[in-house]
Amino acid sequence: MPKPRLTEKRWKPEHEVELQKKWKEEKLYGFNEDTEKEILVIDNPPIYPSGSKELPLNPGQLVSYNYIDMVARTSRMHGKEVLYPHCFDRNGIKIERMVKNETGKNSRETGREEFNRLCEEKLDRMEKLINEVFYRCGLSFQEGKHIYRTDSEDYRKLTQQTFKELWDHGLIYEDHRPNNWCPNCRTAIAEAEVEYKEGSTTLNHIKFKLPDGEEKEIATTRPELLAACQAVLVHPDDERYTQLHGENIEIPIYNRKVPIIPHHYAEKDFGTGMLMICSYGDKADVKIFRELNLDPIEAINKENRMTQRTGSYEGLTVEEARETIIKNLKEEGLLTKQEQTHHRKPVCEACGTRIELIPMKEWYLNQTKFLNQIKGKADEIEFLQPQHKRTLLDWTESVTIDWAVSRRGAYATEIPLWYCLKCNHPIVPEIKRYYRPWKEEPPIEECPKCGGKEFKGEEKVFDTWMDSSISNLYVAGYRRNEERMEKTYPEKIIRVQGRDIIRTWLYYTILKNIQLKDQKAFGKVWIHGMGLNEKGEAMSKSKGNFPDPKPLIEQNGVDALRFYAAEEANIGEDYRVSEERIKGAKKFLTKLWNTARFVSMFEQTEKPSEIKETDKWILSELNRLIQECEEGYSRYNFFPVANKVKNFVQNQFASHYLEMVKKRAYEEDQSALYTLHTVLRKIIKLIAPIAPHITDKIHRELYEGSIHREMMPKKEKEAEHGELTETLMEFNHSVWKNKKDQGIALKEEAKDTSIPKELEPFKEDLVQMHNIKGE
RNA sequence: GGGUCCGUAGUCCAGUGGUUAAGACGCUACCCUUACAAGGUAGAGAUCGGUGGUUCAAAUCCGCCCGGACCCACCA
Repeated sequence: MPKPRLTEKRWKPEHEVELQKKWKEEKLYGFNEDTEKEILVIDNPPIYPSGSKELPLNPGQLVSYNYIDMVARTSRMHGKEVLYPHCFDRNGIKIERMVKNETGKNSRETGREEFNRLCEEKLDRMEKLINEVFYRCGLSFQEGKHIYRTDSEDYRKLTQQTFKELWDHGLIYEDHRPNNWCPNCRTAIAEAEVEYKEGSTTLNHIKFKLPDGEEKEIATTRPELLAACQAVLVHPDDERYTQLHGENIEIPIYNRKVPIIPHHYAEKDFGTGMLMICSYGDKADVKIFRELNLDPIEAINKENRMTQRTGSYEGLTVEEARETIIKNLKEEGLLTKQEQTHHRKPVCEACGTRIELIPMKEWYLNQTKFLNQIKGKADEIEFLQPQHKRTLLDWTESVTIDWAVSRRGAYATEIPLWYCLKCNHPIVPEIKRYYRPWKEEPPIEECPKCGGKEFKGEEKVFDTWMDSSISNLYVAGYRRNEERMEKTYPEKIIRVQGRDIIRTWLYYTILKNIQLKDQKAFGKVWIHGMGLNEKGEAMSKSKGNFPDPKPLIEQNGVDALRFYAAEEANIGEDYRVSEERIKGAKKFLTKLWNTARFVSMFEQTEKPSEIKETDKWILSELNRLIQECEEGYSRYNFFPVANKVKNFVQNQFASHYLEMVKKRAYEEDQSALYTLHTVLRKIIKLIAPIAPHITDKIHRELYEGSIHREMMPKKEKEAEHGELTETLMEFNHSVWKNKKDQGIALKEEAKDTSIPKELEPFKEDLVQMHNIKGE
């Protein structure tokens, strides 16, 4: 009995860490800029270092980054030079809020300089925690000069440079208009950052007075906005109010008259059929103010308090004002009814605070002009999961207003802009380096408009999507490495991301690339589904409804997690993270290990001149498997690969072929030894992108060097006997079942057994395997 | 209200017109058989959401209904 070269009886996840060390020493995953090979740039999502000390990542995120690593490894094994930078998104209000919660102070209290320093420290700490987990996964991204952080001077400079380009194209303008304002984060936020919470609220019926003294009831959920009411709408066909069209009606408390206007927006069946339009109760108000050209009255300020326009309510918070005004209306008999109604209130995605629509000056990027072009470019980009293109198109269709790109944050890329102190003219200088206008001298001599010599720096910063929407350009080398840009942009770039950020990251990137380069942003888009928890709910950091991913890896190994992720669902579909099923994947890895262990007992041989029939059969099955894997890998879909390889290893190679070939193998039949090693070697390559540790361990122990320098096996010319698989497996099962029914051991003689005619070629091996006499 | 997708065993997930519906997890029984008991062998478990139609033939195509997920709009 020969000794196996793989001595351990099981695959041990501890080997993963040793291998990762080797990979690092051998610099396996570098990027060679001067390569002759085809380059693939992986525009992968810079991770945002949020979460908590205990749980910097949820299991779904961890799977996402492992999926992306599979894309990189697959491409390398297809002979590509892969640029796959490790990257962090480190700008914006999320980190500011974390610092505020920890220190209890905001940037005005600590000073902006100090606050930014605290943000940076916090980010560095979070980054370390994330890296601990990433390194334990053995992700094959590049660090060193290829790592990037969106808050680095280099990256922020590019954000500012591209802003300058947009400015020069005339796409940036300042406007005073209602914005989604988060009173807690103290900044305007984009439409995509607004979430809606279901709930019930009180609908108050309030008496308004007609000129003839008659009273009409109007229902509202926002009575504190009475002071900002500028019109009352009724449906044009509502017969109750036809004679009132064009009349004036008097607002209670303020005794101010506003017109009654017929408008389709008013529904006959809701409330009393009469509705008051205020600046601004909701998005519909904004639309109608614009449509009817009404004069807005500012009732709520940025501190979430009532303004002097609300009279005696000045200084109260919105909630206090609502309570007080309801009390006052009751006292005066003007409140006739209160009922509960269902609605959704808009809240800040980052902190959950109710947002208000407050008019303010912000910088806008024209996006509405480009919506048709976005759809056009989307058609040029190959969506590897076509089902997700719909989400992008639907979102594009729903965009109605331009993108407010300025924010009132502290830790973010500064808007590189100065105002002339004399004439207030805004100036964006040539971007020669990264500028911080709130603390730096302007790189400007004099105002081009009035010749003024003194300037004031802009204090506002950019929405973080302004940074991340140029990630593909940054990585491809825009304005930094024109040669790489030339070679890769846009066709050789693949965008990899989750379906949760289609409306933001994907949409904004496509928009910016049209505006800056009039190009599609990348050749391909690859979108994965979301990891759900065991109940099927989306995992969210704010809810904390997920398990800690670290023990999952420690106990099962990252290869088990990855194999699980690959075999669980087609790329693009959501999947439930299940510990039980990860353990199942680990069992398969053990099976693979032991299969390799068996093969490792035998010497490798040259290809003999004659291959025996049974060996031809398994080689033909292997060929079929390779082809099926090729189909999966061509779309970076690991699902068919994992499932087909697992099925082949467990249900064909191990259960049938190994049993059939054992006798010949022990006798050192050259055809058997050659086939055993050929099949093993190819199947570990087939799943090397999915399970990079165990396959590399086997490869290093049995063959030469790392598997991660090898190419993916290619299909060879048709081998024989593929059509006999079913018959062969059925025959074996029937013999096993007979022996079991007769209560005899598998090695006992199989009596009354005859080999079917089609299986004649395998006769000798079958006779040995089942111990068939008299054949 | 408009749209997209989905519904296959206790669970997950293949199968897009053609014998008996694939596989995995879990479950049951037997077996330490010399690669593997974190294993092997055998087995139970599905009227393919319901219903009507097209067809020689439907899990698969079409209509309607039920259930679920997501997106958009609306929510005075």
